[in-house]
Amino acid sequence: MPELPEVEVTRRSFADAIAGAEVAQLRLGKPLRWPLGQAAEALQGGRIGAVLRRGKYLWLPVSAPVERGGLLLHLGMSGSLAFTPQADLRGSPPGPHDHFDLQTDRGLLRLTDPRRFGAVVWSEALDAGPAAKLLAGLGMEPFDARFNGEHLHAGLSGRRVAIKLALLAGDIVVGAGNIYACEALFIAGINPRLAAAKLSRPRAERLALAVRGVLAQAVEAGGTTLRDFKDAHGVAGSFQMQARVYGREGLPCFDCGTPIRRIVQGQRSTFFCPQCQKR
DNA sequence: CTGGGCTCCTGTCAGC
DNA sequence: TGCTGACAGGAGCCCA
Repeated sequence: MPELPEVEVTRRSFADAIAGAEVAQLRLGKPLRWPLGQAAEALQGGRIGAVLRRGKYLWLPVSAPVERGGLLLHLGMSGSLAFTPQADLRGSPPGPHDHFDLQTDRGLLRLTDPRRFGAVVWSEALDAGPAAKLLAGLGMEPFDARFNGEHLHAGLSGRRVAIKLALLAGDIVVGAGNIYACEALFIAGINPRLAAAKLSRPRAERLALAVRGVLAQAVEAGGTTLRDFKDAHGVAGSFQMQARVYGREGLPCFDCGTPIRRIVQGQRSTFFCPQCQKR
């Protein structure tokens, strides 16, 4: 589910409400992708700081009386966070897909994740321990001022994979998942099957703008809600209304009327306009 | 080192 | 109505 816009929308929707909250209790459901680690004691009585995002990860710093560290969260394919002010575990018993609950004095933070591809991992710091390891291979933030055509072009050079897959890999620029990679390529008029290294410098410039632009637009729209994405207050996104190609197989291209095609790349669906994205 | 394919898990939906 | 297979927003890992 969640690509960068959904994660950022989630972050913004609860960061202020949870900042300064004191941890009271931790509850775990079924195992997630990775084990939590030694969080339980460190969290006891800890205070939550400013929530950060890196790629599709969230970082909840916790300053504990004894130790200091934080929780690195990933929503996987089907995860979402809910923060309910004033709520507690007694009043809101966990459902079958609620696999992580953080009870604080300000309310209840809950991760719901039916497929359990998501994760919550305790780390002593963002740039040390498990968090550092998980974030090590991530590319540049799309909203970083240094992210531009030059950076993208340099990252793509020497790569024979299809440009769509190079974007998805997230080691050049983070944040574009299956929906936004398709959308950005459409906006830039680039064929998703083009070999990454074959993208000219001027076209890389256009693609960089498209990636940044579409992600910003999606954040603005509250993210994409295909099925179940909600921000931490239960508000759905609306970017799906603005999608130009994703999920539109067989429907006419908004620009030229040609039916949108669906192909499979790396076991994932790619949607594109065979006319507007010829090369 | 790169690239391709598989895998984790559960839910939903189309087709028979 | 019930079963089966395809597919779903991610990304680490293994192998050639």
